[in-house]
Amino acid sequence: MATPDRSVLSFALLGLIRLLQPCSGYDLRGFFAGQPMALFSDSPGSIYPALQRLERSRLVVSTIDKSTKLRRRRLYRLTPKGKESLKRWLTQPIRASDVLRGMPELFLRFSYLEDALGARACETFLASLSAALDEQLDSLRDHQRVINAKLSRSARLALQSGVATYEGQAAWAKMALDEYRKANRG
Amino acid sequence: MATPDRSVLSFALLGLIRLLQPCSGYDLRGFFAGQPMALFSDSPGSIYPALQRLERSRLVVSTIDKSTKLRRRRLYRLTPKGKESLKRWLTQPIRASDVLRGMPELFLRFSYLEDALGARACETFLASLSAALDEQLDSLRDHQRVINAKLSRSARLALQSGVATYEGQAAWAKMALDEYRKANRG
DNA sequence: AGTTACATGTAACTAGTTACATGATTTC
DNA sequence: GAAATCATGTAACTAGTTACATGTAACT
Repeated sequence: MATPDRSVLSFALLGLIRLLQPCSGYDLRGFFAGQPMALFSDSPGSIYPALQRLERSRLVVSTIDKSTKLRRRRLYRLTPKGKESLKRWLTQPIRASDVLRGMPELFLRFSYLEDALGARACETFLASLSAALDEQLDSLRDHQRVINAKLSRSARLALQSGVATYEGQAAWAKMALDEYRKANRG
Repeated sequence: MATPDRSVLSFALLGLIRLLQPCSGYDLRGFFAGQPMALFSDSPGSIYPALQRLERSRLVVSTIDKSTKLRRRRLYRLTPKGKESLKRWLTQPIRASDVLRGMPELFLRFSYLEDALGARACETFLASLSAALDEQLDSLRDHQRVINAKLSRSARLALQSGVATYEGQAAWAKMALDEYRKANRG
């Protein structure tokens, strides 16, 4: 068997199929097209091949919908294996390197999380994210101290903006964590 | 001629070669490896092929350095065409869709900007960025108003974090713009 | 008859990843 | 002589992009 598909797009599709199933590639494209954060292209050339890969890996199954009078629709559903794969992705502990690789993937995970796995899982996620952000901030500030003097003003400001962005996200994570802690205690 | 290489990596290399020239692929790898923001992999499999592409497009030229006793080094320099291509990338006006595609590329551009094109260019850049961020924020807030009620708490919080991140970056842009305006007036 | 909306798919190309291969010199 | 450091390169694979091709039905 080929190496499993671990791209963000695949997990985004898995999470979305979970919410919309049974749904077609066209439905999924439409959903992506309506997103202002546009993490993914809504082009057919990315989504249909990705769905084929998911089906080859048995994470989804498709059936042909004949009820429509238009061109046949292929309707996708998660398999148990697909649900498990989604759950594993959603509950992965967050390391500093994940923060580095990209916050958008983490926010995507979080936005699926409560509906898929409940408020406790959100609390765990946010605690892990908060720690990872703090760790990343520490090393970024260290780096900043070391090289700041060598940088041009614009490079210094750009780095400063990176620090400020992580700080903002760390503050958000703590606020959100607080909200879940209160809710989960109650 | 093949389609020109417009990847962020290529422009990152162009900008870095400008600063370090003459420099080798190994120097560039070392630079990337030392960056805590890690926009790029420091693997040889990405950098050396990218340098070959840049040389095929005549944006850089390489010479063999024989002074070393180690394995031969290939030293890169920008060509006039390469300088122009870098300048075009640096001065591109910023649209909302660029903000959407990714802030990291924009911060990379900005960090090269003052050294390459001066403080006036930074002012122009920040004004354009600020407008693009405001535009993006408007449409994101519109979207938020429309769909907020339909979202789970975690999805709502994730969206809120996206808005807050853009707000933070917009505030940073205005602060930095102010700094340049003062400096450029003086 | 032409456009729009629904709906799926492929081909050609580009570029990135990991892993591997190579080669020279210095240091332990 | 083994390992670390300097230094470049390629092969196999994965996945994304754009552009194109196809098909059905409703509306104008």
